[in-house]
Amino acid sequence: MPELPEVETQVRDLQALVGRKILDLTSDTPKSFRPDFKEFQRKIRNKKILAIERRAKFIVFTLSQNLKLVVHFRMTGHFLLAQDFIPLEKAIRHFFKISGGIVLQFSDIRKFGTLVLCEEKSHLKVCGLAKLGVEPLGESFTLPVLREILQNKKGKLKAALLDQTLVAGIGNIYADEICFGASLHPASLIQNLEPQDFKNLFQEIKKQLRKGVRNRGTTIGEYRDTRGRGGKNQNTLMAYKRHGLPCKICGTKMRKIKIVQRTTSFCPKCQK
DNA sequence: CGATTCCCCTGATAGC
DNA sequence: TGCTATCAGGGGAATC
Repeated sequence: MPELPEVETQVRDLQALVGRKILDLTSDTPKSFRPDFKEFQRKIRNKKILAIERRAKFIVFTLSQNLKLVVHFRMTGHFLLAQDFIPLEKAIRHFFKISGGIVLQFSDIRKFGTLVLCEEKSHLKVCGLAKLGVEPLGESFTLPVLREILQNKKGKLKAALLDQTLVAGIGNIYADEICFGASLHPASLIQNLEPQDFKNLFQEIKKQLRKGVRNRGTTIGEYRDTRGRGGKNQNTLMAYKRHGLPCKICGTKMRKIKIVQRTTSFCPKCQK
């Protein structure tokens, strides 16, 4: 599923659209839009794309006339850059006609993706962006900051990693990889973590996310880049979905548990 | 107010 | 083989 590295990869590719105009929009899944499709379509026509940025797992398009388009891929969404309206994949739900002969297609098998159009001055509130925590690949994310974020938190480590109001952009795949890399049991209670654990955790958050970006994302299910190509990070995974398989480090059979409703794979020997 | 549950949706997989 | 049941999951809303 698209997490920070996958969204980052898409955003980098989408820079080709900056300076162009959105001419029209068609969709067979109008439920994905806020406000309702008719209004969304009317408002977005003939708006120029001024900037495209990532915030956590959201993509924020800055448009002319003080508008923001905030996109979230949820489970199966991704954009594809095309020259025409012939669907590049089976589950193309929306087509954005862009100036210069570009058609931006939105693929989304499960239809969970959301596209919200709002005024620039209210977009943080409307889209829930204001509640997001620190950007883990940003300069302001440091070891002392991580300690401060977690110091008064209770509960399990992985639950905190998935909490978008603490550190923003980590999902199920990278959370499992970070716990494995830090040799920490995903169900570890935060209040029991040692100073060295925080250090390892901090380093792994940066390391795993950077590796994901470098590998242009993890493709296990549907994720593709804007040219329809998968990423390479799936070839490097040590933990995610590896329950039942031998640990790549020690050979112990990896286990599966649920944490905040998410399947969690870990090595009972390497992760204490 | 925090923690938990439900819900959205489709395709893959398990079970019979 | 072919059917049905179950599972997967991000985040917002509803509920406890």
